[in-house]
Amino acid sequence: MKEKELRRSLAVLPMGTVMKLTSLTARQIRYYEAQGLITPERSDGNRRLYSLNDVDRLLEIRDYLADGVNIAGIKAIYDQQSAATMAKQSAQQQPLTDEDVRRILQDEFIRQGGLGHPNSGIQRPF
Amino acid sequence: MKEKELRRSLAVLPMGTVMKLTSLTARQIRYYEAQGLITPERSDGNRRLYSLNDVDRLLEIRDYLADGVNIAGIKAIYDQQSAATMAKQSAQQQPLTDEDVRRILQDEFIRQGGLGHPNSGIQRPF
DNA sequence: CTTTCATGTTAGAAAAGCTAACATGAAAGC
DNA sequence: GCTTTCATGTTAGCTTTTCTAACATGAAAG
Repeated sequence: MKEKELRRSLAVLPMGTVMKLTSLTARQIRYYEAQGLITPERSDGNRRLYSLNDVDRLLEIRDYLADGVNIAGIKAIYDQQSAATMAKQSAQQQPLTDEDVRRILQDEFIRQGGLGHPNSGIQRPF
Repeated sequence: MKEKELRRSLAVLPMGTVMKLTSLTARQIRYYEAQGLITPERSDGNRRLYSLNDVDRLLEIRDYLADGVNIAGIKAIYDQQSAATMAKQSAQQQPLTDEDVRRILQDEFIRQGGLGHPNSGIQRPF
């Protein structure tokens, strides 16, 4: 499933294509970017390049606006989502077991404690 | 799975993107088109638009050429493939059972024979 | 040595995209 | 009512990208 993700996040679509795919105007798309709702990549020549994920997000934005949500509201939603994602990532990164933690701290102590005289490998009982 | 196919055959990628995705030059890509190996769509303004399927085919072409197959050879391969596909499609369309065939022929005869001298529905033993 | 093949290179034109600025209709707030 | 704000339209001038067409070329084939 990694390849699909990769393809969906490949920034390869130019403005014109995205306009057609979303039925938004260039003005709208650039405005949403200016408001921080999307961040397309840029080509060497400074042209915007969008991914399929970007297109999906633009469609979402379109729907939110059609539902009367204003841009500040949409931004709030996305900020919240990314905060949640961050938290999840931290959580995922934290599948450090207690054992892992102990090992890491131990390493840390060994490296530190090793100042003038390699401290003979004293093992603190963490 | 229809959506995936649709996306893969959506012609949305401009030349520059395809160049990067395939590491081919514009000259090469246009030449392969001139030789009938690919047929990208065109934008209103006459710019070529490629799909992900096109990109895959270009990568195949690149590999064939690297393996010493010349363009005529590649074309032969693709012609053969599409012939095979055609045949398969016909075959798929042909899940007409003998019974179907008989019914169709019968209808045909009835419609035809049905005027001056209704041939009384004679059934030829096909 | 002459063709053929696959590709490079160049020139001139047109399309597409960029930024920046000003314009505007509808809502919101006073 | 009048004034802001929001989301979008419009325009202008400029740069990048792509297009076609033509000529150039190295390697292989004959």
